[in-house]
Amino acid sequence: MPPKKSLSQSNTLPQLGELELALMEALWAGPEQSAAGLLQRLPGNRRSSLSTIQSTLERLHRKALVRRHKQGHAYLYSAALARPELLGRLLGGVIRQLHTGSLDPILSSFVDFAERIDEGTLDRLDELVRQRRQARLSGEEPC
Amino acid sequence: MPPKKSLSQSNTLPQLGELELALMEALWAGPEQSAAGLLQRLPGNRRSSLSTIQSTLERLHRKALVRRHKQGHAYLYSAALARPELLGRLLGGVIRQLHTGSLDPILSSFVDFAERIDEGTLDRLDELVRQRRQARLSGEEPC
DNA sequence: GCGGAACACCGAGCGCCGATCGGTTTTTCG
DNA sequence: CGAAAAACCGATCGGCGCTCGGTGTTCCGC
Repeated sequence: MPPKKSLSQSNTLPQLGELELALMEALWAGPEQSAAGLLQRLPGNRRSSLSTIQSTLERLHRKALVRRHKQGHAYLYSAALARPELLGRLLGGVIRQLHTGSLDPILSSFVDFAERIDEGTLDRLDELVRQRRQARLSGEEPC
Repeated sequence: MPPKKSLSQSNTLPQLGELELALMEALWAGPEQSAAGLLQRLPGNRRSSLSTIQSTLERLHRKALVRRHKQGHAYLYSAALARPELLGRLLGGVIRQLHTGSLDPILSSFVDFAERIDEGTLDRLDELVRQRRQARLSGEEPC
């Protein structure tokens, strides 16, 4: 039997690699940058060839994590997602893997997680939720 | 230059594969089970050979996600982590990759995420947080 | 005890993916 | 037009999950 294509997990974007993450980091740290510019702005332990940077950026582009447009003969790259959005997407991926229909275990797990970090974290979470709910009630969607 | 070992991301346990996840699912659904037993308890679309199950369980064991002990000539497996703990660990991994010191972006991202699922989810999250905080106040740790 | 059954264990192969880079082509600019 | 810079192409490598067959071990019934 030919081993069927694995298909991974539907729309769950796979964990980012080290270099990919470093590049996102570099992109968040500034405005549009070229591959060559990014190469130099990379932390010293992460020096690669320009080709490597380019193909990694290409991969990020296919994943829709960076935007780019040609300026002269070079691409200028910028992050397509802010850090919180990316985090939310990754979180969503992990969660979608483990949820069983009911959301409760997930929410509960996260509250657990928050609580374990620090006792104050729970309070902050509460604050954020309340804030968000308020925003929703007070004409968030007046359309 | 020999390409240095990638080492992945420190202690961040890599995404689980499909079969690994299915097995965890099966383990959570019942008490100690043998590889053969698990094979049959697997959803129909996931029928593999016994060897495959065994090596996957071995992998899970190396990752400390399952416990096992010999009963007769066969291993009996059980989940080493409950679902919420595993979720917490995966969440923690993702978060550790992206966090920048302050927790707020993370919490905020999660609230975002919850909100995007369903409008009621936010309410439920609020409920859970409040519940948890109450538990904390009313002598959760009387030691 | 002995033989078959059930299982663990080993090793091999496949596909996917991220990282890495060299060589070739394209584009730009002096 | 010619040199420089970048994109583009494709090849390799290592890691990992999945898959399985073959071989060794252990147990149990006869």
